[in-house]
Amino acid sequence: MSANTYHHGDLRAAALDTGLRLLKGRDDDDLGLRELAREVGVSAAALYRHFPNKRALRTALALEAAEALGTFQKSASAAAGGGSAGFAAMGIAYVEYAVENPALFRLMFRQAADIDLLEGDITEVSSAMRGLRETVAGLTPETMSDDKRKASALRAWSLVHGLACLILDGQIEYDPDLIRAVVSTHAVISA
Amino acid sequence: MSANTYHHGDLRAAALDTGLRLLKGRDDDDLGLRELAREVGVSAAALYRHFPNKRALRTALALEAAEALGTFQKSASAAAGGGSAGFAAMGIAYVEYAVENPALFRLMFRQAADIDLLEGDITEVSSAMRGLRETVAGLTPETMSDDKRKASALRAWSLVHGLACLILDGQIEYDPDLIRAVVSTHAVISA
DNA sequence: TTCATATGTTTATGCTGTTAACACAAAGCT
DNA sequence: AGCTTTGTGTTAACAGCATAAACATATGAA
Repeated sequence: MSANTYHHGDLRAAALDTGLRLLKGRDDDDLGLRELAREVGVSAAALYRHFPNKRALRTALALEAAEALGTFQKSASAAAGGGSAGFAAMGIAYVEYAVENPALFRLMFRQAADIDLLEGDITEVSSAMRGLRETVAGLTPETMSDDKRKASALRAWSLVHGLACLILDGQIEYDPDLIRAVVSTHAVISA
Repeated sequence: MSANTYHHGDLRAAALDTGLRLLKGRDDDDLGLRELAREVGVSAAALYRHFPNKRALRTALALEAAEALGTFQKSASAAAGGGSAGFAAMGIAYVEYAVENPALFRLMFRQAADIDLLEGDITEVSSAMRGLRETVAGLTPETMSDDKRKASALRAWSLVHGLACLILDGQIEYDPDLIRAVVSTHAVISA
């Protein structure tokens, strides 16, 4: 627990914090173990005491990013007053998060399969990904048939995800007004 | 031109062919220079006579993938008889291509910015990406305002792109019927 | 034929993730 | 207290990577 000693204290947390910090100002989600270790001030091999390999480290970072996205979306929805407006706000927030954290957004979905595996194991790991899916599904009107509700939920998620990906890959420019127009129109239609 | 000699004949074409072949059966778009060279039967450094670096090779492969996607979509649209049905068919084909060629689809969008740069330089390089954008834009009704047309085109593209990405990242299962339902409903709405 | 050029090869450099062997500190046991 | 076990750091090594430099060979033009 003493500072400045041979042992670090909580290297796992420090590695995740530093990793998130490094990734925040970055476009690509590539993060080197040695680079991260250098930044934390520790040898690269030390990270292997806390993560079995690079993939696991990336997955841990992705999980944190997913939770950050989840809370960002929830607060956006709440700020809009919930309901249909809140639903649209969640979609807009999804794209905003991606634009502001490209590397984290990319990392999150590149490791998404691993995250799902983790959730199967550990009980009650807060799952932003699954939360998103359930939220989307829950906001469709109950008068619809199950198939239509499923399709509607999927359409909403796909829309904002596609927007985010296309923007990050430089295929379309980020125009908040355009995003708002696209997402809002969609929300009206699916209601 | 003789076989089995010191010189290869057309290494550039062979590298691209082999690269596409290797990527076709793969999920991740990571292709090593050495691995490719090994498969072609040539030293890794030989590739540098035809591509300045790995990135350029990837970009060339991505361009070929983009053209393949473009022709695949066009034939799907034609087979459906064009018009609104053809539009929906193009969207479905977009997702199908991604599912059948995950690595190529990923590579294509990861290098998309570089492809666009190329197109700016060389005149009349067939651009599947731009062609797609124009097709989507052209299929929206002309009675709409420009803003609404733009939003409508963007929504169509984002939708299929999001579907494709979510499927490739294991977030949703590939269900052709569901895709058809989502895309078809959308086409009706935007018409 | 001779020579330049295009296109191969081998070798070397500095990066990477990962492992093995070792060093130190803290916690538990007697 | 001392001894030992366990957790966590270190350095050194390995294989594989993209890339560059120096060298070799085959083709085409003079």
